[in-house]
This record gives sequence, structure tokens and C-alpha cells, in this order.
Amino acid sequence: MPHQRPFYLTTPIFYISGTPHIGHAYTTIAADVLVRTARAHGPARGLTGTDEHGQKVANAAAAAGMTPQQYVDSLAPKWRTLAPAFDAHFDDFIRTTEPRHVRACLALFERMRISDDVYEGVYEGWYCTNDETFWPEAKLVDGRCPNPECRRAVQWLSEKNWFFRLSKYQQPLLDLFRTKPEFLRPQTRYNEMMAILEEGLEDFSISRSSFDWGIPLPGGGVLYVWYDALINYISALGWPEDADGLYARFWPGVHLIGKEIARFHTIIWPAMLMSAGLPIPSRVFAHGWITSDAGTKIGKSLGNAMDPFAMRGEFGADSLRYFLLREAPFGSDFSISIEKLRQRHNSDLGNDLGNLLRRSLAMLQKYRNGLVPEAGAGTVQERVADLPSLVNEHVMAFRFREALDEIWNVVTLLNRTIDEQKPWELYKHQREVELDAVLYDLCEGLRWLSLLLFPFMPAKATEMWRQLGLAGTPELQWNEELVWGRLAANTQTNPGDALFPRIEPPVLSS
RNA sequence: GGCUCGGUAGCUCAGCGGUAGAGCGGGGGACUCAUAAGCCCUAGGUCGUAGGUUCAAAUCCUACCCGAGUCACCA
Repeated sequence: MPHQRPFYLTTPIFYISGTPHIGHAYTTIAADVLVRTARAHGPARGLTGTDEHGQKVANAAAAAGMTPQQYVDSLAPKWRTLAPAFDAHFDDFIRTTEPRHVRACLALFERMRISDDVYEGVYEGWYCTNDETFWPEAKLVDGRCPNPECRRAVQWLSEKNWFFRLSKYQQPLLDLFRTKPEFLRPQTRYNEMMAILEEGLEDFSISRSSFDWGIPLPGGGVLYVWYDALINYISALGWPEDADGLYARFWPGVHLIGKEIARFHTIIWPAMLMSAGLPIPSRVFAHGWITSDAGTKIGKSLGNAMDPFAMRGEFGADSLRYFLLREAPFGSDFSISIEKLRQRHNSDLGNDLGNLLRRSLAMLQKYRNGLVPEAGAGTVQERVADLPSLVNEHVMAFRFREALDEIWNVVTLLNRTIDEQKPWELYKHQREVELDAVLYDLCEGLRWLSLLLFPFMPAKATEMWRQLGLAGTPELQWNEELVWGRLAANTQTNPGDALFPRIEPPVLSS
């Protein structure tokens, strides 16, 4: 069943001083597939953006000889190009330095004060200047920084800050998790957060007074960067003014995040919203890490990040999108390599799908001058009847791989239909009615595939659509378009270049 | 160290009480519309180890081994 409610999905906002790596592309692409699928059933909205405050940014700006604002302005364009580079379309891109965001943060802070959930306290602990991190006493190694690559002396710091009475929300959060386990998926992340909740929550410092690159508070100091960052999900909708009515229409939304930030999104953020008397997110999904073949995490700090732009250059955005969502269950870690990418590209995309389109249109060209025949007594219709709802259910539950498995069953079905019906023999023996029936089934089946694959591979699905002789793009409502027989007879098809040209392994020279 | 999740065919994984499954790779076959693609057949793996419960266990319980994650106010 298509969902009725407007659908709102967010990615995390990316920390601006980093460099985009394959993990950012992964989150972005998955979010885009969700939003595009939702949009095929009704109103849907996607949000991404950048997180621009914090001491690290301030330090990096100083090192670059710029003001923090100049510095983040110089970096923001790089992040804006990330989504378009992978054919991901978001309705909005928020930067936490924008006035609309600043206003929302201060408004939320004020609401929480009114709830008596914000109080002044002293924030202190052992601080490592190099890592810019406070460490609990128990973590110190010989009284020094526990980071194995640091091990410098730590110093005792204390500053007066605002605290959020997070402890007050332990029970409400436990109730939430127990009554609505689907709030956080997958299960393994849910278990971890439950363990944290059962251990108990401590109040949480939400301002800083030792530096000033953040959202300034009326009485001095700035908001802690995470407190500020989480609010982007509603500030981008126009809360609290909501002049455009977006907040009223789209909140609460769904958050897609990486597993490392589940705590912020499923404990701190809901508690903040509860405190302010606002609805909490409807769902949070924490996906896994992409690793290299050696099994090491790919991240900025390890210096082995695969450049997503280079990978796109070699395989194309659609092929990469397909690989990332087909290769592993969404939520698990998985490894990526050029060889695996090539394997998927050649086998699934080139051999199965691309070749299916080409051989189908080639026969239509040869036997019917490229004109779609009248529909006949085909066998494919009944086999695909459940496919749209099945695919939609899988995608909306973050089961991208299962959705693609279902779609590929139909790719295989159509390939098998050709081999079983042998159109070349039907043609030779002038069995015109049967030949028409098979050719129609193939074209209509391919039209369905184009529509269903559009969220995953927008450009290639559109190219399929074009070769099938259809106008516009397959970005259409499924309940109207996924009706068997909608493809009109006498449509003039346009066979074209191979959809996914084979990519040969590099020739090794000795 | 506590807790959590995994350890199933060469690879990636599904199965989660009833005498072992899929995809890919590998091997064989019949065809020709097609990107030498597609289709059909084929994999005989002590389901991490050792016990236990049961008429019956990858599937439940216990212990252990191995791997990963998490227990941080760094985004």
C-alpha cells in the first residue's frame, strides 16, 4: 500500500571541515532512493546539508588565515556538489550558519528553559588540548591522554555552561524504545541504545564558553555543536515560524544516519524534542560502514578513503548507486573494491539488464520495424502483479537489496521468456499472434523495470524510457503508471547504445 | 573487562525445531534475438568447537574459541 502521509527524510549534515568520501556518498545515495521511491507514491521531501560550527572549524580557519565564516563559505560549495554528483536530488540544503537555523536553535533552547530542563552548571574534566577532548578519569592511561597516537599530558579544565537535564528523560526514552522498537533499526543498534538507556543517563552540557565559533547565547557562550546540529532537521522546515507550512506538513520525519551517531539521534535528539514539547522523529535507521577489502574502516582519519568522485568517473553514478545498495544488506558493514564493482556492473547491469533491453529492441526492430505491437495473451503480466507493492515495502523498510532482488527476478524472467518463446522461430514460421504477444510482454515489462528502477538509477532508467519510445521521464506515480497494458501499441521505439557497456579489467603489463 | 551481534558451499549471504538453500565464480549442455551476453543442468559444505534439552537442532540451552561493534560532551 502506498503511504498517504507526506514523507520527509534527512541525511546527517556533514561536518564541513572533512573531505567527502565514499561513506558520505553512500548515505546520500540511499537517502535519495528512499525519497524518490516515496515520491512515486505522494509528496516527499529530502534534506541534506553541512554542520559548520565547533572548535575544530575555528582552529582550521585560523590555520588557514581566515575567519571561521570565510572558511566555511569556502568549503560549502564542495559539499553542495556531493549529491548532484551521484544524481541525488534533495529539496533543501541547510547550513548551520544560516539565520533560519540560528533562530530555530535559540527558540528551541528557550523552550527547553521554559520546561526547566536547562540549568547552569560547571563542565569540567581532564582535557587533552591536542585531541580537543574531555576524557573521564577512568580512561586515562598513566594520567595521560588515552589516544594511542597522542598520549600527551592532560589538564584539568572547568567552565561554567548550560546543561540539559537529560537524566529526566531516561524513563520516557525507555518507554519509547520498549513500545516502539521499530523507532531505531537495525536491531543491533537498538540493542546498543537500550543498553545505554538501562545504564542511566547523565545531564549533558549544551554550551561552551572557551571559544566563540557557534551560535551565541544571550547571556554569553555558544551552543555546543551537536546540540545545534541536530536542530537542522526542523530548522530547515521553517520551525518555529513555519511561514511555508513545511514543518506542519512534513514533521515528524525519518532520519537516515551512520551507526556511529545513533546515540545523538535516538537518545539526545528525542529528549530535546520531548523537552520542547515537539513530536519526535518517526523512525531512525543507522546504516553500516563501508570497509576496504582488508576489512578496515574507510574514513577520513585513516587516509584510505576511496574517492567517490573517481569511482563515479570510472563506473558512472548509476552503476555505483546500484552496487552500494545491492551488494549487502543495508545496515551491515560491507567491503567495496574496484573488482567487485566491475563484477556487478558487467554481470547484473550489462549482461542481465542492459542486454535484455538491447536484445528485446533489436528483435522488435527486425520483426516489427521497431513498433510496439498490440498486447496479446502474454504470460508476464501475472508474474509481475505484486512487484510494485513488494518493491515499495522493501525500500520503505530500508531493505534496498531485497527490493533489487525482486526487480532482478523480473529481469531474469524476461530473459528466460525470450529463450523459451524463441521469437526468431515464431518469426520464421509466421506465427504472428504469438510473436506479437511476446514482443509486447518484453516492451511492457521493460517499461515497468524503467519505472521501478528509476529511484535506484535515475539516468539509466530514463535512458531505458527513451529507448522504449516514451516521452518525458519515468519519474511518475506508480499507481497510475504501473498498470499492465498501459504501453500503447504502435509506439515507435528508439534502440540506442548499450545501456551499460562492458568494463574490462585493466591490462596488466609485466 | 561488561554488554550486543556474528562464525552455513571458493566468495557474499538467506534459512532460525522436522532429514542443508540462493546469487556470483567454477564445470557441462542446447540455442542465436543480443554487450561471446542470455537460457538449462551442475557445487556433495562435520551449518565455529564441546556438551545438553527434544521423537527430531544451523535452528533452543550452557561453556569455550574466533571476529566485529559498543560501553566518550571528538561531527
